[in-house]
Amino acid sequence: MSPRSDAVRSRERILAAARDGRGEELRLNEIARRAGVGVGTVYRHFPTTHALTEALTRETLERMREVARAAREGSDEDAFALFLGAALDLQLDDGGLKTVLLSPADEEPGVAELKREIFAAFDEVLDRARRSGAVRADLDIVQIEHLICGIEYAVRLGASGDRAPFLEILLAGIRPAPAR
Amino acid sequence: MSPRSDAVRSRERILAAARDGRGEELRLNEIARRAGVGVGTVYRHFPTTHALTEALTRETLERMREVARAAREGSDEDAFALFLGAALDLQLDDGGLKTVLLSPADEEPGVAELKREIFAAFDEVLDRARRSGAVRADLDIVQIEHLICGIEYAVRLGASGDRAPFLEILLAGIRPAPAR
DNA sequence: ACCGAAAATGGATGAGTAATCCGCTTCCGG
DNA sequence: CCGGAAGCGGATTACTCATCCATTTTCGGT
Repeated sequence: MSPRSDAVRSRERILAAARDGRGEELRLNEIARRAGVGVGTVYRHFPTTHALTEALTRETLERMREVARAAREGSDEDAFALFLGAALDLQLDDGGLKTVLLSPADEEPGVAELKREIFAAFDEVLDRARRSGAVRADLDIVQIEHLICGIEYAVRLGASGDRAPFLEILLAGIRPAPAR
Repeated sequence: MSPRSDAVRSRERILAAARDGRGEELRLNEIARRAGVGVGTVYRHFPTTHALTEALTRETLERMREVARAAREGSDEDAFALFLGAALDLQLDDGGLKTVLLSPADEEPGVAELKREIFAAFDEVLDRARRSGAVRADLDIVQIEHLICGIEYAVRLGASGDRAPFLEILLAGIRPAPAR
């Protein structure tokens, strides 16, 4: 049974209102007011704040999947570095992405699949990078993701938002120590 | 004029209660209840949450000053690396330290001086590290502090709390790129 | 020892937010 | 066009932050 038309309308209004206030914290009351619906309606569509975050982040997740696929399929030497840069940019762009990637919740339909695909491709690219000597052997995909989040955090602390030096530092840092 | 005895007692009770709940978020009502004083008293002593955080962090700040002094005075080759490791440990140990170090507020008496001393010594140690080729020339003390915060964030994301690999990554990352 | 002013106290209060619950409304297939 | 399921709204409960001020406590001066 397809969803009722008013439900679809409400959902879209809520998402639009939430997107308006991007950057600010998600305040459900405020979003309901801006969307012109009751608070109850917001909770009906998104039982938790996390569910709403996932819905807001879906587009970014899809972009990340594309980037990950391209990195896996391509034969670029620097695929891993490029992917890391892209991932950092996406996370800086969409403050909710980090939460969605790290949380095991996956409440919105399809999000779990998206994440699985992203991490699978990521893992493959990481594996190649490890073998080519661009990344230390003792780092797994989870630690790398945590590091990206840490660098995202550091970039946000700076007023300039200049990610370049911090990305360089991350890439240089995760390279295996040169033998001496 | 020295402070009234009841004021001293209240202050100490509040700090003790706040320390009890270390780790949890600072909830003023809860702290007041546990301290056996009224909420109003808490606000009288600590007008903002930040002031309370500073008071709670003073001891850690003093330890950091000692570490920074030692790093400046010593002639150790690795003074900078050691200091960075110590700073990371202190930040991991005291969740409020980051906030106090980064905020320009300095509401509690003496905190501004402590911070000035810490950063002055830190800056000197960093300068030596730069000249000895252990650190890229384009990084200033603020960026380094932001990086430490980012690494702290990354370590906290991990369940293990194992800081070692992340500290290595930070140290390796901020080294100048080897000429090729 | 006492007193009065100043300092400190405590908790009632107002304002803001999260989340639930349920009577009413809207939708849509038969 | 009708009945019941799905959806809706917002009143409500519960919680926290932060302020304000009548009352209590302290303490230096007498």
